[in-house]
This record gives sequence, C-alpha cells and structure tokens, in this order.
Amino acid sequence: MARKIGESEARTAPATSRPRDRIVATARDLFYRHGVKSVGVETIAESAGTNKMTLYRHFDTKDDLIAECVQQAMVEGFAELDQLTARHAGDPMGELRAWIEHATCQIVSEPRGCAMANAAVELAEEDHPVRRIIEDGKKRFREYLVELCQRAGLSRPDLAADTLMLLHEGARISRQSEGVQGSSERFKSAAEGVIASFSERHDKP
Amino acid sequence: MARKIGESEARTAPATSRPRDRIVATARDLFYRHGVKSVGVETIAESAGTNKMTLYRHFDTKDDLIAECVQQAMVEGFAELDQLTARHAGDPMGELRAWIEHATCQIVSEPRGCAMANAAVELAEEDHPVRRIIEDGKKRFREYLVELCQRAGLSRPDLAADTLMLLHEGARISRQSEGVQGSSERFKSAAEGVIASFSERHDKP
DNA sequence: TCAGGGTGTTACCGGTCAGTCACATCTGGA
DNA sequence: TCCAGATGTGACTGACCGGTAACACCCTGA
Repeated sequence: MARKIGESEARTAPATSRPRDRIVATARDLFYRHGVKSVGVETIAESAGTNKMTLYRHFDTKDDLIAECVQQAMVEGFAELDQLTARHAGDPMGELRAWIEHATCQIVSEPRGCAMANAAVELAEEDHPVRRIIEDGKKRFREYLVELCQRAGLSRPDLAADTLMLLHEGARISRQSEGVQGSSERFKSAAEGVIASFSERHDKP
Repeated sequence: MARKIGESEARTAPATSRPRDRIVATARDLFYRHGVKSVGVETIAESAGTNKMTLYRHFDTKDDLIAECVQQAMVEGFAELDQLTARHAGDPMGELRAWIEHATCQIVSEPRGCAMANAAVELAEEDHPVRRIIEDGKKRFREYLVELCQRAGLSRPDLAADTLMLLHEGARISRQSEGVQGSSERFKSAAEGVIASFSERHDKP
C-alpha cells in the first residue's frame, strides 16, 4: 500500500453536522473508493472528525455500518428514479430515454461502478446480512425497469428491462477494467439499440 | 466470520503434484470463493498441503500469487474460446450461438461470477499490477467477440459485440445479487434477442 | 558416496484490525 | 444552576496478517 487510506483525504461531511451523519457520509465515501475490506473503522472515525468510540456508540459492528451505508446508497438511488418519473409524468418513453442518459452519466461519474455490487463482491459469505439488502435493492430496481418498459409500450417489456439492466450492470463493472469512455459510450449505444429494437412493430406480415 | 476459511475444505489439487502447482490451484479456488482480501497466505499454504515458507519461495509477495492466479484464469478462459472456434470452423454463427450457450453454462456453474472482475473490485488501487492483466484480458476478449460478430455477418459487429459483452458482464455480476436461474436465463434470452436483432436485414425500404 | 536444491518446521517480527474500558469533557434543556 | 446524555481521549486486548530467519530433512543425480 503506497499511501495510507484516509491520509489527507478531503473531508466529506461538514464538521457542523452530527457525528453519526459524518461517520456514515465518510464511510460511504471511503468504502466506495477503497472497498469495505480495505478501510478500517479507526480511519473512518478519524476522517469523519470523531473517534472510534463514538462510532461504536452508533453502530454495534463494522458490518452494521456497512449495512447502513448500503441502505443509504439504495435510498438515494431510488430517490433519483422517483425524480425521473416525476419529471417525465405522462411521457414514459421520455422517462426511459432520461434513464439511459442518467445511467450513462452515472457510469462516467462513478469510477468504481455500483457501490452495492462491489460490496456484494467483497462480502462473499452467502448469508451475510448486507447481501439481503442488496438483493432487495436489485430486485426492486428490476421491477422499476420492467414497469417503465411496459408503460413505454415496448414489446416484451420483461425481456427489454432485463436486457437494459444487464447492460447497465455490465457497464458499471466493466468501467473498472476499461476506460471511462469505452463503458459509458458502449452502454449508451447498446441501450439505445435495445430501445429501438423493442420499439419496432413486429406485427407486420 | 462464522467458520475459518480453509477449515476442512475439500483439497483442490492432488498431493502428488508439485507444491507450486498445488499452491496456485488452491489459491485460485479460495480466492474465488472468499475473495483475495479474505484469504491469508497461511491458509492457502496449509490448504495446499504445504507451508508458508514454500509459498514464499515461489512467489515474492501475495500480490504476485494473485497475479499468477488471475493470469491462469485468463489463459484457461481463452483456451475455451479457442476450442469453440475450432469446433465450429467455417460456421461463425454456430460459434456465436455456442458461445452464448457456453456463457450461460458459465453463469450457472460459477456462483461468484468472473474471478477477474471480482479481483478488480477488491484491488481498488488504480495502479495495482493485477489490474493491468485484467484490463488486457477484457480488451482481448472484446476483440474476440467483435471479430466473431463480424465473421457471423451481424450488422454493426462492434455494437453487437459490445452489447453481448456488457450483457455477459452484467449477468455474471448480477449472479451474486440474484439467484442462479434469473441471471442465466435472462442473459440467454437477452443475448439471443441481440443476435436476432443484429441478424435482421435493415436494408429494406 | 556426497553435494545441492527443493522442501518442511518452528518461531518470530512489526503492523493492523475490530472492538472494549475507564474516565474526562462538553452541551443543551429544565 | 445543575444534571444527563452525548462526545472525546488514550490505552488496551486478542486475533490475524504478510513476510522473514534459522535449521533440519529428503531426494535426486553425479
């Protein structure tokens, strides 16, 4: 390890907020950038401008903190989807295109892909409590996409949604083994191709 | 951690082979199942029926061992692709369909997805030497797919290959946050849809 | 027979980790 | 003003980690 994690890293939460909030915000940032296994609780506490004891007064174990971080990431993600839905009320196809744009930007701006998927990779134990949260999140996200494809009038909305979701997941994981450009552009092109393909009328003779 | 890693786990390499081979085979298995950060060198050595000192006579550092494991996984993967090519000489569309079948089986049989992608997630440091190996592997694999789509006469082979590759990556990472069935079947359906879509003649009026 | 390289064994080092303890300090509300 | 709960501090535990040292052993090939 060239440099110690947390050393002279940018503060992620203002010192005015409450310790618990700062801890979670800092943990989310450090967990995302370095991985949940590579970041110690002491590093998190100090980067959050507090100490280990206070951290353990709010979370029984490190796993509990990880769970809270994953939960928050999920809530934020769905809030963004809700905004998409609200902004394109009555225009499902517009919402679908907006989601593709949103997802493309996400791939560009998030160098390490999906925080939840990464956590699932690191927490390999099958019965790890965090995995449950992640599974629920992915399932709920799929439901959103299926329903959106239905509303947008795509043929075979299930298949269209699954295709889009796999493309999205694939692009976010590939982002880590390729450049930014590759993944985001390839995702966008592929997703637009899928929309086009499932929008075509297949009921002609 | 409920049970210690390596405790009463099935031996992965026969005791007759050379220590180095046993070490790599055991490491690949344990790294894959538990993650590279969660498995210690001592555990690997003992599970391989040898000891830490012998391990360090063959590999300077743990990272070197990880690199060797990733390299081997890559070599094996491309050997399988070579077999596909050989078995379907002169029938590129057959090879493409065989690859989909091969990938689907892989998703079913490999519960933790792609060993290389997982390693990239765990080894977050941008300049980690193992990442280079992985990037090369993914790049080479994309080249294989592009070339195969070309030979199979798909329209826009680049886009088709990217779509298939993202689907594949996505299914392998989703496999860890969903059941087996979901990921594999969804990948297969989506991939077949892509082939159908890119096989259609778009040059009609 | 002997030499030498590969291997096994044990103990050890310095460091890090998650989690705890006792005690001091601060702050906001009654 | 005073009290209680939240927070800060530093030291500590026991376990694990990657990596090393020293020495004994065994097999092969000359």
